[in-house]
Amino acid sequence: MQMKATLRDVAERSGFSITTVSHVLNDVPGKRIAPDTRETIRRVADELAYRPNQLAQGLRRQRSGTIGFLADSILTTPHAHKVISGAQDAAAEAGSMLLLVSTDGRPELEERGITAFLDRQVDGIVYAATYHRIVTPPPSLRARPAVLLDARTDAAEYPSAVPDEVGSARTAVAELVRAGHRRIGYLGNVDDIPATAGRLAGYRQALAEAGLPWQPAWEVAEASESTGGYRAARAVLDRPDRPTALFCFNDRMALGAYFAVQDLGLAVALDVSIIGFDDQEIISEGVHPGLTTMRLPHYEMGQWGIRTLLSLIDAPSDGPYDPVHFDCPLVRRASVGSPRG
Amino acid sequence: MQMKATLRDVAERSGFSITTVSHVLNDVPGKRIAPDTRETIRRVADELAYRPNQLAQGLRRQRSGTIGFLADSILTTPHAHKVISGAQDAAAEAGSMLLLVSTDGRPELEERGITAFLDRQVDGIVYAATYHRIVTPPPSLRARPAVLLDARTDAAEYPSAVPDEVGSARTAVAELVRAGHRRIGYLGNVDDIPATAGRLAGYRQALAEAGLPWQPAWEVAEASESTGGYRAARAVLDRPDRPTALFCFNDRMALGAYFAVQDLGLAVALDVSIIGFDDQEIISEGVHPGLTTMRLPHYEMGQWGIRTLLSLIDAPSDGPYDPVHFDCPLVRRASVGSPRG
DNA sequence: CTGAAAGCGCTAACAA
DNA sequence: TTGTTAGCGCTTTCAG
Repeated sequence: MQMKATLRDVAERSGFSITTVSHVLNDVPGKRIAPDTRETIRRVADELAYRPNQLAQGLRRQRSGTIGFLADSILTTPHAHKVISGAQDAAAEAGSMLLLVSTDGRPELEERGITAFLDRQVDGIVYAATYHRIVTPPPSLRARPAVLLDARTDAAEYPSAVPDEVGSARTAVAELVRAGHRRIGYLGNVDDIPATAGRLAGYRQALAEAGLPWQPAWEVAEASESTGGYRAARAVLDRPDRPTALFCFNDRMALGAYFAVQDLGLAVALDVSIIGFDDQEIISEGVHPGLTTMRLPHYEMGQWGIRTLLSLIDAPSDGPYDPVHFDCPLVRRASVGSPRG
Repeated sequence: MQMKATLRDVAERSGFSITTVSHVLNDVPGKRIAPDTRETIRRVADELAYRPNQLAQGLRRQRSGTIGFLADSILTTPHAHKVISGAQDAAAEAGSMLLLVSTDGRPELEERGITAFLDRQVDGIVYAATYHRIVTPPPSLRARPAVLLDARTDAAEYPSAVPDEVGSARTAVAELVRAGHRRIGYLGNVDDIPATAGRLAGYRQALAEAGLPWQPAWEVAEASESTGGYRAARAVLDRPDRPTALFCFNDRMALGAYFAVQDLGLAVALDVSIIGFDDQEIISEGVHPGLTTMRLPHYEMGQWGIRTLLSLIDAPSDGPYDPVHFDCPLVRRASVGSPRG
């Protein structure tokens, strides 16, 4: 296995200087180089399968072609990888790659990760949360252009993208209204995060817009996972005046609601329509009948993040930056039907 | 924001030469340097918050401190991130970082990803599948030390780690036997992957070892997701001589089985015990009652991969390499009970 | 005990 | 139209 060819190899083999070879291979503008020369050099480079050493290139150009991606957890939540996927695709378009660090709830890794990024001369840093959060990134983040995904700071210090919680919740409830439901409950959560207030507000707004009654008893808050959803659903559905449809804070709660509906001898869609939030496919596609839900625009946010970052790298700017809000598209499956009777 | 300090800055500020500073900061062995000098240099480096530029270091040392991680899909399956997590932690221990590429079922990204890795002078490459597969990595992978995770080649060309499918399936079934079950069904799959034959074989072996009857009607194969699991479970449970326990190819099929059990008016654990495979927490913890299942040792495999890779980098070797088999630990939750009566 | 000098592979002024 | 030279920030002989 022979050594990788260097610029010098190409130069020697083609009979031109390293400089000329570099000019040709980089298509440096404003250089008048004989077409023959160009062609020879290109051919030789090809023959040798020459590829520039990006370490050397980066050292010289002060641009590593590398972006640090700091995720607070790819471990716990299962849809964060779509952010990465979107980011990676956008990075690839620009010839860049992602250095990944996942802190997985270990805050001490945050500083260390950023340091490791800076040591490797990343061109910029993406700071990604797994769900919409208000964050305070370590000061070291300021050493490079950075963007926030699914997160924002109180100061509008970095460009940031977050889902439109309120609007998306309204869309969800409106879908239920459209199906004919007039008694719609909300299985909410108790976490101290923007989505909590946002989705609740969206629910109430949508009811008001539709001229539907708001029933305190139909609006419960529980832990935002399956068992919480189960309890919440039981609390609401055990009542004689139970709603015919439930909007759930997330898909995991919706999963719990499915079990509650079944335990009551009822059927999802037929007796109780359900809409979730997140579109975690394992649940939304795995559940029976399939779960109608709001898809978090993670892929798109990942793309946006890298593109924004790259333009920031090319044209530094100081902000402030208003958070960009992304719509969550409705994904229709089979958990919404018309109310009976 | 002042510029990052370089070795030269430390040298000038401390009054010693770049060489000496380098020697001190790298603790180069066999160098007799005055303790005072050492201390001064260390102090100055500290004051300036000096950190070596890894691009420069890498260029010189021919070691980038970077490892390419090529995943065939972090998108579709939801537990692959644990491999990454394990890999990242092991890499961090050694001062290395992961460059990530996820091909997400787009094979053309594979070559491109590896090329991008090589351009960046990665020290080695991890080629990770999302489930146990026989793969044929592109030849370009040979350009660097590489290991395979959750994958192996026919030629034993790279070190590789895969789950012990047969043994783990036996463990699962043995658990059911221990709970008193004598009629145990298997909801299998139809994919052309090693796990298919492996888990099936484990199931049969475990029955044989326990002296239990093998019933063709209790062994069905379906698509390996929730709806397949539903159909498979119905096929088995609709029979008068239905089994009292089901071992499922994976958690998603187990999820479908839950719905089937409920649709038949039965209860999981009480009437039908269920064991899954994979331990996808969204399902295994989200389901009601919690799903007992076999945990794929992804984190451990990730760690193993990096450690193996690093030692391969330090001490190249040619193989052949037998695949290393990892046990899947049993995770007990609440879906296994004793049979009635 | 310390430092000068060469060079990793590349780009960019500047000459010719 | 092409080449010389310097240097990105670092490590590593080799001298002193």
